[in-house]
Amino acid sequence: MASDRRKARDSGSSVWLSGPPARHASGGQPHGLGLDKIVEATVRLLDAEGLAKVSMRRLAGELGVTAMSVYWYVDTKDELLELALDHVHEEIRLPADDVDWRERLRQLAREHRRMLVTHPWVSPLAGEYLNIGPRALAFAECAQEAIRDSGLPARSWLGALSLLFQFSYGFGTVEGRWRERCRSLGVSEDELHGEVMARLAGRSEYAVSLATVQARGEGAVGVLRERDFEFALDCAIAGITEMGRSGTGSVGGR
Amino acid sequence: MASDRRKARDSGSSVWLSGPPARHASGGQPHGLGLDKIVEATVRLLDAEGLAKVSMRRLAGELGVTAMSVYWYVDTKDELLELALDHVHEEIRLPADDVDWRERLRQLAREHRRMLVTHPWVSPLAGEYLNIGPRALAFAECAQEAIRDSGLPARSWLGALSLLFQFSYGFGTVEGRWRERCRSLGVSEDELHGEVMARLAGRSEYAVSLATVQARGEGAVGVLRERDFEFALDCAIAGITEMGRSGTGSVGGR
DNA sequence: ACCTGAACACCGTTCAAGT
DNA sequence: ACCTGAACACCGTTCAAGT
Repeated sequence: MASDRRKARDSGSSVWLSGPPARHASGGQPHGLGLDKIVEATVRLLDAEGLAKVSMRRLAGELGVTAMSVYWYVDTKDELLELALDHVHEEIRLPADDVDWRERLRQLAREHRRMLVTHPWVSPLAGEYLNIGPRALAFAECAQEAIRDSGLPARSWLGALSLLFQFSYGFGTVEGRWRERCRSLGVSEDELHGEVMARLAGRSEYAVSLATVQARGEGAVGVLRERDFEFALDCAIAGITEMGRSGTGSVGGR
Repeated sequence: MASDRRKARDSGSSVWLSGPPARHASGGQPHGLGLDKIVEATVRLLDAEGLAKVSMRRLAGELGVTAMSVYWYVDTKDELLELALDHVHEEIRLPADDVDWRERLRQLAREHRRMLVTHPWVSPLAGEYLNIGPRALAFAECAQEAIRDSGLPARSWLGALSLLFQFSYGFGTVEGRWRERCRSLGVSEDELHGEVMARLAGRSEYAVSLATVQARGEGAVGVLRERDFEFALDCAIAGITEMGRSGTGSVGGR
C-alpha cells in the first residue's frame, strides 16, 4: 500500500496505523510536476471551487496533465487532501512566547477560526483525517505550551484545550459555510440574514430562536458575530482561569 | 425545482433560500415504500456502513427496489440526508424545565455529544447543511431557554451557547471518528491508543504533545476522555457564570 | 523516472416509459 | 400514483504501456 516508489519520501511510518505519509519529494524536477506544485494547485482549486468540485481529473486538467500523472506523486486522493490540509496551517500566525498565556490562547483561537473561514474545505477534512501534519503540529504545540502557564494541573490541560479549540473549530466551520452560501447565492451576508429573519418571523415554531437572535441587538452580522466570538472566548478563558484558581482542576461536583 | 409532485408535503417554503423541505408524506401507503421507511433505512445504512458507503443504489437495494424509486419521495440525495440528520435528533433527551440551568446545559451538551458519537455520519452533515429540522429545533430551543436563566444579558446568549455546543459538537465529532477508526481496524480503543503513544514516543517532534497526553494520568482512554469532557464542560459553565456575575456580559478588556 | 490511454466499477440524476 | 430501464456525465483507481 505504501509509496515505496517515490524518491525522497520519508520512511512512511505514520503515527496512525493507516495514517498519512508526511514529507514529500525534495524540490527537484526543473520541468516536471513536483509534489509542491500539485499541492499548491490543489489548495488553489479547493479555495476556488470547493471540496465537492475537486476531482483528480479536474486537478490534472488545471495542471495541464493527465489524471494519472498525479498518481505518480500520491497514492490516493485522500493523501493529497491531507497534504493540502496541513499546507494551509502555515497561515496560522503563532503568538510570541512572552505574551500572557490568556492572550496567546486567544490569538491562537482567532487564527484557527480565520484559517477555517478562509478555507471552508478544511473543516470536513480536519474532521475526517485525525491529522497532525508538521504545520498543524506546530499550532497544537504552541497551544500546549500556553496552557502550561495557566495554573491548571497537568491532568486538565487537554480538557481545557479541547474546550477552546473545539469551539474555534465549530465557530469557524459554520461561519465558513454561511459565507460560502452567501457567495454561491450572490447575496451579501446582511441581505441573506435579513431574508432568513423575515422567514423565521412568519413561523411561530421559530419564535424562541428568532427572539434569541434578535436579542443580540442591531448591527451588521459581521459585527455581531465578531462580538459573539470574542464573548465566547472570554467565557472560555474566564472558566479556565476560574477552574485553575478554585481548586485542583478536577471535575467539579454536581 | 420543488417537490410539487408529492402529496402531503408542506408548501416547501424553507427558512433557507435553497433550503430543505420539512414535512413528509402522511403515513399512508399500506404496501408502498413511504418516506418514513426510506428515512429509517437510510439511518440504518448510515450507522452500519458510514456516509461514504451510502449511495442511492445501495439504499434502494436494501429496500428491495430500484434506485429511481427513491426519487419519487425525495428530490435529491442531499434532501434525504437532511431528513436522516434531523431524524436522529429525536434521540436527544431534553432535560426538565425545573432543573437548574447549569445542569440543563450540561445534560444537553452530554446528549449532543452522545448522539454524535452514536452516529458519526452526523458530524459532516451537520456542518454541511445549516440545518434546523423540527427535532434539531427542539434541541436548540431547550438550550436557549436554559441560557435565559443564566443571568447573562440577552445580547450574550448566542455567544455563550455557541461556546457550549460548538464544543460538544467538536468533541463528539473527533470521538466518533476515533471510534470508527478503532472499529475498522478491529482493535480496541486502548490498544490503538497504546500503539499511537508508542509511535509518538519514537519521534522527537512529538515530545510536547506526548507529554500533554501523558500528563492526563493513567487509566483507560474511555475514562480519561470522560474526565476531559466533564472538565471542559465545567470550565465553560464556570466561565458563563463568571461573565454573568462580573459585569454586563460585554466583551472584556484585553 | 515520469507520464499516458483504456478500462473497471462505481456515482447522482434525467427522462421516457411502464402499470 | 408509483415504479422501472436505459442513458448521461461524471467519479477514484488499476494496469499495461509508452518515452
